[in-house]
Amino acid sequence: MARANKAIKNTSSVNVGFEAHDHTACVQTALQAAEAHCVAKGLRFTPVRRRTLEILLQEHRALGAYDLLKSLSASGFGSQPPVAYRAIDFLVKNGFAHKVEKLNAFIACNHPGASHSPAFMICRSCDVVVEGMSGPARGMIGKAANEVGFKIEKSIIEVEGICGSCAEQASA
Amino acid sequence: MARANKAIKNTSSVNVGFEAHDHTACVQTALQAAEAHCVAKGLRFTPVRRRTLEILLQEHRALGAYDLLKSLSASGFGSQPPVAYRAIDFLVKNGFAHKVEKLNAFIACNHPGASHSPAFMICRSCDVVVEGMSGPARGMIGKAANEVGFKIEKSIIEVEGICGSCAEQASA
DNA sequence: TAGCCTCGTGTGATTTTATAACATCACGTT
DNA sequence: AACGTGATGTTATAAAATCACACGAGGCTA
Repeated sequence: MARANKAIKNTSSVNVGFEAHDHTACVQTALQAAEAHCVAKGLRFTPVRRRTLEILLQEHRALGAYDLLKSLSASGFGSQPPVAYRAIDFLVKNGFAHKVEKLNAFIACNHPGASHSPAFMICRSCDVVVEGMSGPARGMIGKAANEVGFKIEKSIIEVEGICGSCAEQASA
Repeated sequence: MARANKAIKNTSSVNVGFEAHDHTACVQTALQAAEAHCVAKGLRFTPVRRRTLEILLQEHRALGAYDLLKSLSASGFGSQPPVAYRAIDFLVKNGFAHKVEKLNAFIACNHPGASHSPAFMICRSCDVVVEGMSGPARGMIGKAANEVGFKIEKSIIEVEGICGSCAEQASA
């Protein structure tokens, strides 16, 4: 459980991210935005998929596939891994969520619509994950890639460290 | 097998990296360097650990833990997962190898001794992984981290795309 | 409306990746 | 020789991900 639980340690829905923030509104907004996007693109925003995104948005932190599965099955959907993985695949493929490789976990996208190149900050103390943006031109690595003729299609940028709150607590 | 095999697809030891290169020498050099480093730091460069690094260096590509385990057990060491994972942990902790998160695989370090912040380019066609360097001050994300008071301790930078050789072949 | 196709869902089974827990052994110290 | 520490080996189990197959809901076409 160790690793998975790290991902779900935070059970409060408040004070998520590195600062407190009102939540209910943004969940609805994000869901509606996703719905609109799907309609526009002819994608099927089915109940499982919708609910999966909703869970991720509500939790506002990285959830393992099996954590999601548990919630989904509690919501009346199937209880086998593919149920979760398929919904996740859909969300990730369409930019509504991202995989945090370092945690083997998934998180709702914070910048829906924006051209995507997420960058995550992962606090090793409280496991909060914050998505920042990253331009398409990754500095050093972009240059290095150019030199060897490597064409970057997708980038994974995740930094691990300690967030402001945890640092404060530690020094207090 | 699929994912694991991707990591070991390339069975030739030649033409590794994005360009051909003489190999036997660098394996020996790297092993000696590691040995020296361990002596200096009072670390125990035991047979399993040495052999594990040797395998990674020889293969010169990302290997899954179970691929390593197979080689290790073929070399007369234990055949259970912890054997591989412990050796890997040691190598990673001491900078002799890195984990490629995207592949759940491990690769010998290309810049031993250098202050570490690896960045990988992963070819999705031939699965070759090349380690580049990355300064400690990650451009955009570094700035974003500063703004929210996040202290970066470790960074994971992996870009996926298509390498020069594969691009050529595709257009040929 | 029936037949067909495609895509999504549900389930059982399995594979792949990673840890836990515990016994033993090698080495250095006292 | 007694002890502590850390490395190794083994059994067992957990966690993450995929395969394979059956069924069903919706569109399309005839």
